Amino acid sequence: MLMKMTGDNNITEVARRTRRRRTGAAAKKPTVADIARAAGVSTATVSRALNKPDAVSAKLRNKVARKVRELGYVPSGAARALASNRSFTIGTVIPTLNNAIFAASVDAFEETLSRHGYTLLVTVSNYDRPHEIEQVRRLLERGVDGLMLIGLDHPEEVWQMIERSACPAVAIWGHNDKPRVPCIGFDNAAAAEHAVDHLVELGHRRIGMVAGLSFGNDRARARRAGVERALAKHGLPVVPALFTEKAYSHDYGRDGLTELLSHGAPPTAIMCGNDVLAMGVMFEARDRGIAIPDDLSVVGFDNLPITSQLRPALTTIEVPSVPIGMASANAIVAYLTDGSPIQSKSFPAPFVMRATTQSVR
Amino acid sequence: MLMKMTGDNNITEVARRTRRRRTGAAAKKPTVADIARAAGVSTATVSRALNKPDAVSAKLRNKVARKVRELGYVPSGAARALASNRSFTIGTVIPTLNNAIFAASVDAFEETLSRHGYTLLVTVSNYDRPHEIEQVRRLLERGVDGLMLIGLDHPEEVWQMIERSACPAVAIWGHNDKPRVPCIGFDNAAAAEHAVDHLVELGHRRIGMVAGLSFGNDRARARRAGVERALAKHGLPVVPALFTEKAYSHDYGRDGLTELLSHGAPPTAIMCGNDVLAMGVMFEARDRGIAIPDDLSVVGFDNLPITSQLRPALTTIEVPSVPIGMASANAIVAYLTDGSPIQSKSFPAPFVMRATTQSVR
DNA sequence: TATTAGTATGTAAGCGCTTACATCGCAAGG
DNA sequence: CCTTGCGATGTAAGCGCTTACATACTAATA
Repeated sequence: MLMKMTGDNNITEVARRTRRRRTGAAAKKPTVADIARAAGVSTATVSRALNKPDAVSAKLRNKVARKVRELGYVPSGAARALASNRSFTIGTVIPTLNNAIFAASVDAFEETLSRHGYTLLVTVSNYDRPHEIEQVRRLLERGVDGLMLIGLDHPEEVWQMIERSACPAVAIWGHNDKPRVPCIGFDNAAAAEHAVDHLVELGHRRIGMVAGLSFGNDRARARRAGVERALAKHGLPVVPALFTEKAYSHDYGRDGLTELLSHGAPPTAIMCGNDVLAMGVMFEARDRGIAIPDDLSVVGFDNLPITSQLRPALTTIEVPSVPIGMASANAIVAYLTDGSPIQSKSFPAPFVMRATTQSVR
Repeated sequence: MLMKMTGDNNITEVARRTRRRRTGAAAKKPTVADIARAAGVSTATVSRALNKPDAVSAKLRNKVARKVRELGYVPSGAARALASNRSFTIGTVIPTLNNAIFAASVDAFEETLSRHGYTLLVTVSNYDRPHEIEQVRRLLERGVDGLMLIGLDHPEEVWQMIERSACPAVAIWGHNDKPRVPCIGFDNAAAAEHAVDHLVELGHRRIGMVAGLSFGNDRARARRAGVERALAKHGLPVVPALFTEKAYSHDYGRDGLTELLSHGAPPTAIMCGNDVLAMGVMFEARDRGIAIPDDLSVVGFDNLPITSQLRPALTTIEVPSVPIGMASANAIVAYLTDGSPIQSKSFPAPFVMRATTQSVR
């Protein structure tokens, strides 16, 4: 028996050494086994001392803690994830980081997650659907404990992968009665509708829109739909030539204004799909000598910090990006912690009246 | 022998079932073993078919691929990482996502990484040093294959952890002769110095600065140092009252101008630590009726997209954020792929002359 | 004092992969 | 026809953890 053990140990040792050479690591990093040996306890005790301290006597707990420090032990996340089936990692795929509003949400999301010991895995889709599918697949492969998606508009494959993997997910930013996953956001359409109500109240009758690109973007679509709904509600015509969709940049906003202006009966007010487009409209108007709000009323969407500094200050809609980010993180953590189901939730998106809107002359 | 095997199998089966109940998974997800069984090959062949396709005959490769599809097999990243000691994951800790310039770099970094099959793990430090240490520790625990840090100013613990873990790292954004890790960025000081040269050429003698917060921020410090160096070079005094440091917001920029203006001999030109502060200065000047550039010249730093749309358009310094992001990603991937060492690199940061600077009256 | 609960440890079986090494064929060379 | 060699597969040993279960104690109860 003793001999057998010795033999086994030798074999093990040889294997270890081989492995070591293979991976090329010079000084092997310590493992639970090393800590256990050094502290004179079992690996189970080490694991418990680290993960559920009160299941271990104070004496051993301290001894383990000391050895951990002495040897500079760093647990292996991969091994832990494999053994426990939990990675303490949440994944997200966003269209781009390069957008202040998403960034604010993701920032808040990450911070909340981090406070609960989770790490955020960020991937970017660049508004490319196949790429998005790929990114979700990778996140799932990586064994994320949860997933956060922006908006409700995602390829069917994405939903299927999420369902098959039984990975808790939350979609932010949107608002929908029957989302494929719980949805924490706000009612884009209602917010846009409300802004148009305001314009109509001011006497505007020819209202145009420079919307964001709606393909694969339910927020942009909802905002546009809200505008059209409001117009219909007030018995105003939806003139196709007064609606245009543009990508996200000041210059495209400028183009948008140029386009609407080319119509025989140009609008007296323009609702924009986001603040960047709205600013573009303002810049173009300024360069053309069109006075805002005297000649043209403009409303943005997002309430970027800079909009309050412009002159005239932009009337816009506040997007609750930080609350959304925090709420989503909390919802996922709660689900992971005690199984409380993730509830859809809608935050208010207040209308921020400033100086770019005025009664029609 | 046969009986023994049967016995073993039973034990295994019982264990499996127990485990299954423990993890609570309803329908077990398929593993390599399932694919191997279904395809009538060994697990090794499955692994090879998936990871190094040309080591396997076309026939088996296809059979495996088919079964993978049929069973909806998704490899486990954790198991793969544990067994291969590679996670195909790169970590980064940035001060905040909520900053267009970082976002642009991270975006480019992620995209490049993704193209090479790596996933980006983003964490945020919120400019908090202990928190940064914690985040680096977590990334290392997660077994990232590489690390990207912003700037050169990091707690000693961070450097030590990186060194101990032997994890390849790159610091971006800065520029230094003897960095602790390779550094891909640009020379902030030289860029700022160059801008001041320009101001001096225009005849400015009283030049102030609204700098970014320099604590724990080598970029802000370098920019300030560059300004002071330029002043000294031209034999101009560095008047402490004409230098102020402010956090990152338009309002702080406004405060900065207010502060410099309260000096008996206010500056005729102000160099700003970044564009947001510069815009704040411009907004405050506008509200005070100070004409830019007639009464005051202003220079920003970063070249945010909006700066070209302002009137007057902001003179600023272009930061090569996208090249930096791409180069860092490529450097790390190259190191991981064929061991080519990561080289420090400095990109040019061109001076963008626009309309906020003018000869002193 | 014998018995019963706990409570604190230890033992060892996996988690799902990768990969060193052993085998097995088969084609080419002697 | 028998080696030799090499590419294609299989075998099985880990990777570093977690955790169900067994065991050893201790203290309280009968």
